Amino acid sequence: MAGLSREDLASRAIASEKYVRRMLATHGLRPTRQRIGLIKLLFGSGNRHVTADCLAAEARAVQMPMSLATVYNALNNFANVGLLRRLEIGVGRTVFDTSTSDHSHFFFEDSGEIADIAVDGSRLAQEIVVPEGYKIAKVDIVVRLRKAS
Amino acid sequence: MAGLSREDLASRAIASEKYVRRMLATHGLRPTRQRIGLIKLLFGSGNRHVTADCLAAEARAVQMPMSLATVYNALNNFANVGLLRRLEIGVGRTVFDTSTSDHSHFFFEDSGEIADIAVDGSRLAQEIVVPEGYKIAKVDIVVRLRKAS
DNA sequence: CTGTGTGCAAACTCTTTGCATAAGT
DNA sequence: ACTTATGCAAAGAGTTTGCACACAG
Repeated sequence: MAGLSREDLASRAIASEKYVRRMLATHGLRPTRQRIGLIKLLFGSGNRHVTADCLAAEARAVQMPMSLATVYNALNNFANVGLLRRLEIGVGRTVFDTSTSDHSHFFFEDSGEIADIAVDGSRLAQEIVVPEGYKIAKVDIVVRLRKAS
Repeated sequence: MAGLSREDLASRAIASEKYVRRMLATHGLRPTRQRIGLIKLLFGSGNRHVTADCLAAEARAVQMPMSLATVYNALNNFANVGLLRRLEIGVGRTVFDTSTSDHSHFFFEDSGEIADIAVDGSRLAQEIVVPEGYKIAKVDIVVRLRKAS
């Protein structure tokens, strides 16, 4: 892959518009003002788990208001090209993870928060007998946590 | 637990209204006509994965039409008392599993179908370091399958 | 009787879409 | 210029809720 990877950017503390633009170009996405702003928010501070709604609120907070539909479009675009990972946590709304590496998640039932776990699904995948004609696309593991009584 | 368990009923090929009524009573639910009908549909034929929508369609098919809202209420009630397991698969709609035992799921991305896998999450759970003050409520593992190319 | 469940429709939340306008190359 | 993205509002899907009526204990 030519250009800068997502990890490179994240580790660089980002912010430089130049890198963001190249990151988008690398994935075949036009560097629009909105996308650039969102990428900065998403990758500017370590791994994150965001919804369209909360990301739009953040954008508003930094004086970069944009349509909620645009945020949805952008997040879907980013996920489709591999910049983000769509999480299937089963809360009502779609959550996007800025870390695309193979890892699992804690889901805190009391607060609704999500956190990464190092445990990956690939090891587990090896012991599974896959049905004829299919291959494993992804293994999602969610550890749901409840307050200890 | 006094009375008949869900497994007992399922293995008995069910249908007897007497058992269904006791099953509901055991879990503190009134045996209304609608609930009885739904239980028969749900547990009358092996393990199943249903949505409110498809279950309502089945009820209609057997001349037991009822409001979709009632089906939603019933499914939620059943899940809350432990008769069903709510699956967090992340497709747009909520899926209920008639098997409440610890097991995982295949999700066929082409057809949207769901199938059980014997692999359980409890073993995996043992190697996870749980955050202070929390305990594991459930471990959901979904193996997403794609047509092999 | 008393309380709970049902049915219906309306409300609600999250997400996508259509179309005119704006912006990127 | 030509193409693709944005913004807005409307449409959509899935689910829940409020209230009058029906039914179970």
